[in-house]
Amino acid sequence: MSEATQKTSRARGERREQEIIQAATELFANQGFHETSTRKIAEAAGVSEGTVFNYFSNKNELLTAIIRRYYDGLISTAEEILQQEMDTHRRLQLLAENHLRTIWADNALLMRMVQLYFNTDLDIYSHMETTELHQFNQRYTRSFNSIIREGIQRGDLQPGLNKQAIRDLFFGGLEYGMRTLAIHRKPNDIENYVSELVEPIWKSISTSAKITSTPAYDERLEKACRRVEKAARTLEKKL
Amino acid sequence: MSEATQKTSRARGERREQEIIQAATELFANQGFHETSTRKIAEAAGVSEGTVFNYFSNKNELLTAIIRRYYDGLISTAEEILQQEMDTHRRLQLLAENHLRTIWADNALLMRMVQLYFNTDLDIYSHMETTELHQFNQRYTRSFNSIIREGIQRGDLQPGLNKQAIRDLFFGGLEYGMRTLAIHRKPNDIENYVSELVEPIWKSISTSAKITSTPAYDERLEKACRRVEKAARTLEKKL
DNA sequence: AATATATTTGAGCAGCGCTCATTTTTAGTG
DNA sequence: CACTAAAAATGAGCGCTGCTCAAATATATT
Repeated sequence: MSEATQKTSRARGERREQEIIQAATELFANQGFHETSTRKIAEAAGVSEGTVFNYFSNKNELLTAIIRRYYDGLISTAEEILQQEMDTHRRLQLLAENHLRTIWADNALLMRMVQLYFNTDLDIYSHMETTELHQFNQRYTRSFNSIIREGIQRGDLQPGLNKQAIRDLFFGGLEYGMRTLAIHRKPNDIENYVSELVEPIWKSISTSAKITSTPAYDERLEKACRRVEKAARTLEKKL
Repeated sequence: MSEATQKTSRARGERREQEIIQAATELFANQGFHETSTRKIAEAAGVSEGTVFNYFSNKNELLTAIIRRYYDGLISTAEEILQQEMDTHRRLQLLAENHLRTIWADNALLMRMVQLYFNTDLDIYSHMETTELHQFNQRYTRSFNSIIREGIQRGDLQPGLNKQAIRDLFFGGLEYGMRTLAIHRKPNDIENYVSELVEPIWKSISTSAKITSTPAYDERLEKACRRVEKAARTLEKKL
């Protein structure tokens, strides 16, 4: 086979692959992973069932290919945010918005991702899949870590933060938050919701946090100060 | 049938039901929901497959029964914590520990719970299941809300907190945190990990939090300190 | 046109969730 | 105890699933 024809035939194959991925993505998103049969996927992609298994060794691997795409989008946006010049608070807000919007668009996928992420099968193939996903996840969270690290360097964030805990709160809160959002059905005000979630986190990690100055606390500090000042005054007089 | 015999026969039936639930719980936990066939469940429970469907109209309902148990445990512990006399910080810590320990023990279940929680099928039965789960979830989160509300009343927490956001961070962080814990494999120091997670939340919601910032406050505190220290020094010399 | 290679196909397999006619067990009665 | 009616348990069988593989078809090379 010549180089040119090899190229065209490989291109043809890749097109087929993409068609199958596309069909599967839509079906998984609309009907869920387990509710979508490989026969339906084949039909939607306009090929026979055997062809699907010709391109993907099993249904799980097909899903993994979809998740790869999914992570690619998440990661590239995250890295864009990191490259742009903006303050740490805005970076976190944008990252959170992107994350929530992506997992919102396809929660069936997220769910399955979580399952794969957990999978501790002895099966070598699924093991490969999961470690690949771990790598994706690591690359993604590395973006988050970079934002935090830079934030500390800039003096926006407190030094000595427990990065893992903050990360768990950030992504976990978003994921859980999506579920409550999904139930109360208001998909439009994602932006508002995200800032409601980011706000408490920001409050606990930023140096500049405008402390909403709870009256009770203000009063207490005020009292304590006055008392010390008064004591100092009397002491100074005595001496 | 007399009342007595009815009672014994019903007791017998309930025992069978519990045996099936027990077998299914173990299998789901060890092999996952989709990887466990109803035939295997029947075999493990020592009955025929038909009997399983005699007690539970389908595999999903069997799972729902298991989740019901699971939530029962979570809720009763949460309500115990609420009844005991202790400060808000400790309450949150205990609630978080209980939550993490429970979902740790059976993450396959948690995963499926999430899926059911999402389910928006038109099927009336699954609809019943999901609304029942929503009710359980609401009862559980009500305990969390009570802790927050009481905390505000006591003056431990800032008034005007966004309860939903805090709740999402709390439970979402725990769930996500469990996954990272599961991967890094250190199931013993749950307690430590929980406090690492609770700490940032506490920092952002409590009134007593040592606020590390606000120049105005810092300056004033600094001045007061210096003044007291100076006074102390002179005092020490005089004596 | 002939041949070699790559791709596609769908009948078939074992296993799935679930049903239901049939059998077995249990409880109540004279 | 035998007899009966109701309750519980059974497993063959149905339509479906994910997946395989020998055969058929399409493509590239000579």
